[in-house]
Amino acid sequence: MVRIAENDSNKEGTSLLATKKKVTIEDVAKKAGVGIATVSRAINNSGGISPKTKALILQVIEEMGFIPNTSAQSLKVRQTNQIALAVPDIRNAIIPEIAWSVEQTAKQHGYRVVQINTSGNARTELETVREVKKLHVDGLIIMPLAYPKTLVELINKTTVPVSIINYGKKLDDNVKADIVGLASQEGRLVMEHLIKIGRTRIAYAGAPKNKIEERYFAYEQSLPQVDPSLVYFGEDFSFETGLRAADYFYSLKNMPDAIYAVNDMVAIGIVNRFKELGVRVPEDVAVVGIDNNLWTTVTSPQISSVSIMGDEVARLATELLLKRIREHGAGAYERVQFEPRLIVRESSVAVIRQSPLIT
Amino acid sequence: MVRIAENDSNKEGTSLLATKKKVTIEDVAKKAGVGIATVSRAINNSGGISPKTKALILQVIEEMGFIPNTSAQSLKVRQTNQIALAVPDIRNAIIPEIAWSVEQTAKQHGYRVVQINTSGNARTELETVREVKKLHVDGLIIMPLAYPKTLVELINKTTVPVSIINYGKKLDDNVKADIVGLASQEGRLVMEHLIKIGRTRIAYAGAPKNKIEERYFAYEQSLPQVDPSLVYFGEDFSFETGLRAADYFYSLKNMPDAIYAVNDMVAIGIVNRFKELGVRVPEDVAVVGIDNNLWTTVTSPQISSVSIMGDEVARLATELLLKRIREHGAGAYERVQFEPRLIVRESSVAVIRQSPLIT
DNA sequence: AGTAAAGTAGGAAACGTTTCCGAAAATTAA
DNA sequence: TTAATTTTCGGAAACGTTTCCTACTTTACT
Repeated sequence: MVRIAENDSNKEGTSLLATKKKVTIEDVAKKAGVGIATVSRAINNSGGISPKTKALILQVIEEMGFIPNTSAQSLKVRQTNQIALAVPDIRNAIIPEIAWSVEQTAKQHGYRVVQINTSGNARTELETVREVKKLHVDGLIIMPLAYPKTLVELINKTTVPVSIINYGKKLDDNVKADIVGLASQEGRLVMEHLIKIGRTRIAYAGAPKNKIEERYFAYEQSLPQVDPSLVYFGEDFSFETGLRAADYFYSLKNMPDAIYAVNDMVAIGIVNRFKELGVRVPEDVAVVGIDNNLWTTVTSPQISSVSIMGDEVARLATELLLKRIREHGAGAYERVQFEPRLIVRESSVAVIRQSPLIT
Repeated sequence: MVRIAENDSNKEGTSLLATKKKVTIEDVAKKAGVGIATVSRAINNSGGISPKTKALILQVIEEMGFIPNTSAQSLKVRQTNQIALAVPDIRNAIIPEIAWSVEQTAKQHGYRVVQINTSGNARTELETVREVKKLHVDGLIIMPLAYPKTLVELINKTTVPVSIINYGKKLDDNVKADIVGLASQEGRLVMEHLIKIGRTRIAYAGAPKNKIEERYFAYEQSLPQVDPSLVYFGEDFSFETGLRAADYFYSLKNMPDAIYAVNDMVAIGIVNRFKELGVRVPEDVAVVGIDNNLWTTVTSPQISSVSIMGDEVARLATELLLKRIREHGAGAYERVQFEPRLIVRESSVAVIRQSPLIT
């Protein structure tokens, strides 16, 4: 790190920032020769004001560079026009899409979003909803990962509207929040697909059992019985976990002929390591991930995946939240689910498997 | 999209949220039998209060579930403990890392961050700075992309502290903001590397000339003269632009033997298309990108790249901003630069090039 | 023209804090 | 003890808006 010369254009010590006098609504009123209530009406288009004086006031505002104090407004009208978005980690491949979608729809409705990374750990998730009141926001969108037991309880107790982006867990019916997620288990699609293309020794490579458990359940439920040696629970959802999973499966005397990976990062890791090891995908082992992020199309082979509809889920979650805010929390809580979509790519096409005997 | 049954646990019409009475500092004071000033002292650890009464008050607060109204506090103390982070698009590969870094360091100092996507377009970048006062924030971190001409002017005019995460443009010395970026042109490293491994027809594949122009300048300046046919200006920084760039270079009678891509996304696009076209990387054409995102290690061949130190840059930008906020804008503006790092991978290793004549 | 209705405007009371300032209580010094 | 400090505390004035309520103008209608 290099510290280039400092810029001395601010050497006067205390800067403009500190000395510049704030112009308030009262200043505007005085200068325009009207009452402060009138100025308020002008800036809020609240009506009850003649076009003439309104124009005058607007001009004075322009001249003086008046900007209403947001804190004062919030104090008075009891809303901040901000919502909080709590996600596990913005660096996880699918999250940016969600964050973007939330921010865009919020902006369309005049809302800003404050970003919170929970690191997907239980304590932080709980803390976020417990302290949401201190957050200066009108509502909370949370995408849980750890799903601590008391999470729902806390959500039900808080007075600020919350909307849940729900992947990975079936939630109680009585949660006092709008919930949007997926209609069928993403994993179901993967398993059905792998079975359909004729794979018989299907493995699961995933995160710890207690995270996103629905994805593992889909595995269990799609199989008459599970061979424990074909299940690899990693530590997280990372590329490295994928590498390790591949190593593990490779070490087996009897390798799987297909792997259902908990997400694309893991799938990509697996495919990469297999390439190093000389395992052919999909000929020897088919690999399918979940999330359908851009990078599945960039590896070779390209990787089959399931789209979890992140942007649509996020957009709806945001709209439901804003609606609830608008209606002061009234109305039955919504439960909406999108249909995940399987996208088949090279890593799991049906191939004629050549038996050595036939050659 | 499926709308599962609505949850009727909120059918009473207007909900708890709307009816629950807010408990204020005054309620606490009354119940504790003290003055409201004293309660304020208790929650702010401002001293001038006996341990005994403080304990009492804290307990009452606990009982009543009192949470100070942030808007009122902000109005009074004139700060919101929030900063804004304006980036082009959170979905761009390097941004999440930056956003994460900003959020984490902000949190350490008790600040929250509100996310803004400017889409990298000039109008939105300007608007963000111009309207920052309406944003309820104590400071702004902006990562410009379009760098509209009046941006600096606006920054210099605003009274809220700003910190610039600066990739892609040399900024005037007189910018009234802390600026953190890279010490040497990232592109310089790429070009030197390509030249060193013996490439002679080096091409540039990038975004429009006016975006991140420093990266193109590095190209120009590293070459005795540039062959215009070896320069491809795409529309953006995307994977697709990479595909198109590859097509373009492939169409040349005389292909380049190396490509310096404006970023990793483009580089990945190029490598992918080349693979389809049967062009060997790096044997026929070496490819190097910039950003060093995870995905460069996931393609085959793995792609050489330059780390732009996103997390460190972002962390420092945040710390400088918070420092300036703390000091009310006083102090000389800092200019700090990190050293970018070249990471050589398969896509640009030196290879013995086999001439067909020798075989 | 006179009256009723509608349209405009301003004063002042909130909103829920923090903080200045003075008073009361507790502590120390003599 | 008494006086001089030092602590501890409460009242009340901000902070900058929105909005209720009242009063004054217009306009519309007979």
